[in-house]
Amino acid sequence: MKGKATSLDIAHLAGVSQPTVSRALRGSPMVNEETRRRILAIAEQLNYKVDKNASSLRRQHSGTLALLLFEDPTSDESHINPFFLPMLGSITRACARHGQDLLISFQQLSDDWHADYADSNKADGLILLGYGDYLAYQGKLEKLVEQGTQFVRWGAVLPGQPGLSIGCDNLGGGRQAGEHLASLGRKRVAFLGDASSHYPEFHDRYLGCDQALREAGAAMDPALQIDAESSEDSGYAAARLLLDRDAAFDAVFAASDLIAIGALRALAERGLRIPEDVAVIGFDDIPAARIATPALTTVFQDTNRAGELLVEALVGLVNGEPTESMRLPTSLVVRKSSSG
Amino acid sequence: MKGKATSLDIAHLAGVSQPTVSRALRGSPMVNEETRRRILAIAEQLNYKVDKNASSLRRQHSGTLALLLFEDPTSDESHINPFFLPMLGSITRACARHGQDLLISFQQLSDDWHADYADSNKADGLILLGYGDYLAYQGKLEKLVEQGTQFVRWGAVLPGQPGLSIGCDNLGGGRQAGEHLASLGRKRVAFLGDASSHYPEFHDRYLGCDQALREAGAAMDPALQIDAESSEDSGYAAARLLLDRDAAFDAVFAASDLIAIGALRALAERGLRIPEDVAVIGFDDIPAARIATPALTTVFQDTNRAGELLVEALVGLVNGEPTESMRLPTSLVVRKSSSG
DNA sequence: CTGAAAGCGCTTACAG
DNA sequence: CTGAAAGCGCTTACAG
Repeated sequence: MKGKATSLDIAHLAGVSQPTVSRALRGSPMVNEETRRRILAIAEQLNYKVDKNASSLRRQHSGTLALLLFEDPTSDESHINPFFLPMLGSITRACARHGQDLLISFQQLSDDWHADYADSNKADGLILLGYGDYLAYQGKLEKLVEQGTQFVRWGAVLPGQPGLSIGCDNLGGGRQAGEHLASLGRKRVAFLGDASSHYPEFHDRYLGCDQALREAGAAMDPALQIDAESSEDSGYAAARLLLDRDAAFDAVFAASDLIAIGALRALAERGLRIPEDVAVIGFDDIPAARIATPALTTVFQDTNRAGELLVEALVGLVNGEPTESMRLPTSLVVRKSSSG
Repeated sequence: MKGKATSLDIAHLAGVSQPTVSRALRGSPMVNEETRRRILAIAEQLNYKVDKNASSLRRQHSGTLALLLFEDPTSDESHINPFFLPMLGSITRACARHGQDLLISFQQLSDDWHADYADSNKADGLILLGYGDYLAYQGKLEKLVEQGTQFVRWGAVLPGQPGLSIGCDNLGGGRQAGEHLASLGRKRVAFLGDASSHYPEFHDRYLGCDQALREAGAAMDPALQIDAESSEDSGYAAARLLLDRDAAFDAVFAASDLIAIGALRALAERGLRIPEDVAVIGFDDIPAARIATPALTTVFQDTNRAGELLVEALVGLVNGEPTESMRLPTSLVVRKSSSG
């Protein structure tokens, strides 16, 4: 036997036809039990594995999902947004549980990205992870829908959105942050992050916090909002801008933990005590939040559950089952940066 | 046109045979320039993409690599070893540059893991990442070689090893750690990590440190060595064991940053000042090392370069080019935990 | 430069 | 329960 064994090789050795081998291997009920055992034994002995290319070609179905991770082109090339890491892990595990293989690829946000994996029949569906300007992104989602590409994305769940989305309850998370700050008596809350409709997740977090503050007789002040993208450097820069404005504030709500960690550094450099002078709260609960000095209060998103749901939803979609967008609850994690 | 367009559809529209379409699309020089342009235009308009299953089946070559990430079954299910993350990123990017798709999968170390991806022609070769007992692992590597599976692994580069390995210069890295500690006048260096041949990377780090200390008139003391696997909890536990031994030491060399960060916590809990009472040095330079309190001195491994080399080596191997194992240099990163 | 033919290794009606 | 036949959509000798 030279090269890899094929089902035909096994058929010869077992004294049956090749289709019978195929049936036996995939557990078809219409194969004689003894014949099946014989075939399985030979297959094992030859270390035979069904050729997935042939199988996928014939079945028009690859048993593979593709994960497209969108990168902010401005961010450090070598680092993946740490928020996505546990999600990546849980997606990988969920795929294994569902018997799906997983292709992974990074996409530049600026790219004219495509659904190549789906178009070339290499994957049955796509999982889209990644921040970026939603308005620019939306057009591409519409194109995917138009082409009949199956996909789910992680992100803000909005009405009338193209395709399927799974995201956390950003509004609720923002409320939790706002309620917490209000309960500490903080009324002048700065927000670091783009709060426009280009970034609907950040936008909702801002709105939620504002709602909670209003219920406590305060409100977000636009003069205390500074744009920032989700990176430590951007958070550092935004906090410095805020400080230079010389407007009074007693709390910072950062749109993400990375922004918050950058802000922590800028605030400390100016000699501000955290949380005595300024309470700081982030969003995501990435591993670094716990290690930060002081440890960062934040709004937790269940990325493990999220990964599972993304895979389940996509598998459902591919199998033609009715599947819906979904919003996951968040929870507040109080640490020293707000209640030292 | 219903469903996805095929090369035959394009052939009809372009008024040529299907093989000509195939040739034009893959840039064969033996197609009339004008014909090619016409075909390409139609293909673009139809959003045609070559069916990878058909193509791979025919060519017996998938243009895909598979990354198998071995997990320590004892570690927290939801976290990937942070050391691997930048590597994962650079592997993904390197694959894109080489025109390779990347499949990713986690494997339990205890699994009877397999080269399914390669056996089923779904991938042309494997990249193996992951720690674990080397002696148990080696047998599986030999089996891969025997079956003719192409693979590269990240890990200790040892003589007479089955297959191709890329790893850092662990001995040299250990020496850098030892020299640094010796230059600070530290002579009683504890080592946290398994230093046996079951973990050749840790073993080499230990040996390197010992060599450097000996040149400075000291040496590692086996009484100051405690086994630990690469996790924060394990490092914490190991440091406590060490403290309970009541043996004097003025430095800790941890086999990895995670171990070091756990040790930092245990030492601080006992009221030891770092670095005044105990200098601490890790290995890897994961992102958390910079954030730790105090910031952790460590031995840097170039994971970005490593990822690239792994992909390059595997692609070379798959293409039948002569390819060799390789050892990457390390460098010392001095921070407050050794020189506050 | 182009086309007709064969074949990669499966899966799935269709007959028996 | 089993086999002969067709076909998934390509790529690649082989002829011309």
